[in-house]
Amino acid sequence: MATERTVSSNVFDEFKWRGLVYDFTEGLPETLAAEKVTVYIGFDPTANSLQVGNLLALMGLARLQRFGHTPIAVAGGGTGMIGDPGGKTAERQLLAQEEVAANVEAIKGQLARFLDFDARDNAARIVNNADWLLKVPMMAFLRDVGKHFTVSTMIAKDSVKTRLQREEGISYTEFSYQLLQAYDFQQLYDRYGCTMQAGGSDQWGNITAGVELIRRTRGARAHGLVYPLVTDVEGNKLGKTVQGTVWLDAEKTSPYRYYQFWLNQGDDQVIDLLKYFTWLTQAEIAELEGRVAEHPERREAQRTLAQELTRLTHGETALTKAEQASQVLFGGEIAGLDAADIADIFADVPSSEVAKARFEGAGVSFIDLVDELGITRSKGEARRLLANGGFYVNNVQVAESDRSLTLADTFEGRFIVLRRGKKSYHLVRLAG
RNA sequence: GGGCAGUUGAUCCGAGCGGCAAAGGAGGCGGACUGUAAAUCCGCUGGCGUAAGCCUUCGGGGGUUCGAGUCCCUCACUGCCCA
Repeated sequence: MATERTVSSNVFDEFKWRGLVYDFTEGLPETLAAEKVTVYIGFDPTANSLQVGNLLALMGLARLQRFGHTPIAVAGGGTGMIGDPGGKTAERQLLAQEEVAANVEAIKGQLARFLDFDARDNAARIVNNADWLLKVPMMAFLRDVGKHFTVSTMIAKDSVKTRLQREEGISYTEFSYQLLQAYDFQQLYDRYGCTMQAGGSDQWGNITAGVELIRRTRGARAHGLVYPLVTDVEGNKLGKTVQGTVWLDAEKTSPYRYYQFWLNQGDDQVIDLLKYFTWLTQAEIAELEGRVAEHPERREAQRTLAQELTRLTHGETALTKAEQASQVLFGGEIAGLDAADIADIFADVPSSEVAKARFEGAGVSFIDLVDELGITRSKGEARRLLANGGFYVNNVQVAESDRSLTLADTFEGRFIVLRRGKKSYHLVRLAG
């Protein structure tokens, strides 16, 4: 866990300063200042890992916990099931339940890096809404929950309204989603005294539905807080890149890629991201803001962001390795390294095995090999790229069109590092 | 059911007198410049071939022609208008 660095005396002010407050229910600031609340966020257990898109809500929970409030992470094991009703047998449904359970388990490990599950007074907890949603009888649900909602308010919610305007419309199942989420909130209130729900701004309608349900059925006042939607310059959700989703699981997104993802954030966004996602104080961030303004080319803010988040998500060792790899992959000079370094640094780069014998004597034609390994789509493309100076062997640009690769190009007879363009690497492993 | 418009390079838009490997743009990929950025500039963007050249592409099928993306017939799908 990171060290105690928070300075604001009041969580709400802290959230406000960090730009995390998009909307909130009336009286929330006062409640947060006056008492310790139990707060929850929901997440989808459809994968065995969280992703960058979950990080904002997660850090929000972590901040609340640090201020003494009690966090609950709710896996949508039940709501997830109705999200995809198409063509599944009962048997597979059961399997899906096991999968969800496995996913929840995997995710819990990740949550532990952010939330404290062992705190004395306000330990975090993770629950699965399938625990109650799968058991609730239809009649009881309609009577006890459905009764408190009018269809006119339900169709007035943004999420529903936009769908109704489209041609495809909305299924009854999905239309019911807000009731289920409201019911979740009520259940968490009953079971854990949970009186606050946080989430992305798109959750606002669902959250207030829960607040309303608790007020009507329990006569209690519950609260909601929603964060702004974080997007990149192109308006895409943060963490959805061309190469795919950025995951928190090292197996799905290597620490190196994770580090690079944050390092590559733009100047105009990096300060906001530091506020959203790190534990850095106001003073520290202000300092970095000044540095970005004066020397943007140094990218100190980006580097700090990448370091903080890689450390938080993957730990100190992984961070060190990611930084090392970054230096080599972008610094250029790799001639001095030994095979062990190469193996380590290029661990997450695509690689292929090629028989060592082929490199003996005159060696193998560069064009042929590159085509064979699928680095280019055709030999013609390979030739064009080479002519344009787009190929590198061990980070040295290939100049001759008839270049061949021999044992002299290898690291200890074990590896050759091919590179296409600026940063697309391919490791050749010699075998046999 | 009737009428009109359309379907183009295995991403998207989009030109295309019967001689076309097929204009242009976006995107993508390289290079230069840079801060692993943005902007800008240059090159590439069907396959095989060092090359001459050969092969394969314009919704499907059939036809006319020395030769068809381009003309004719037919089928399919899409969009708009009339019932």
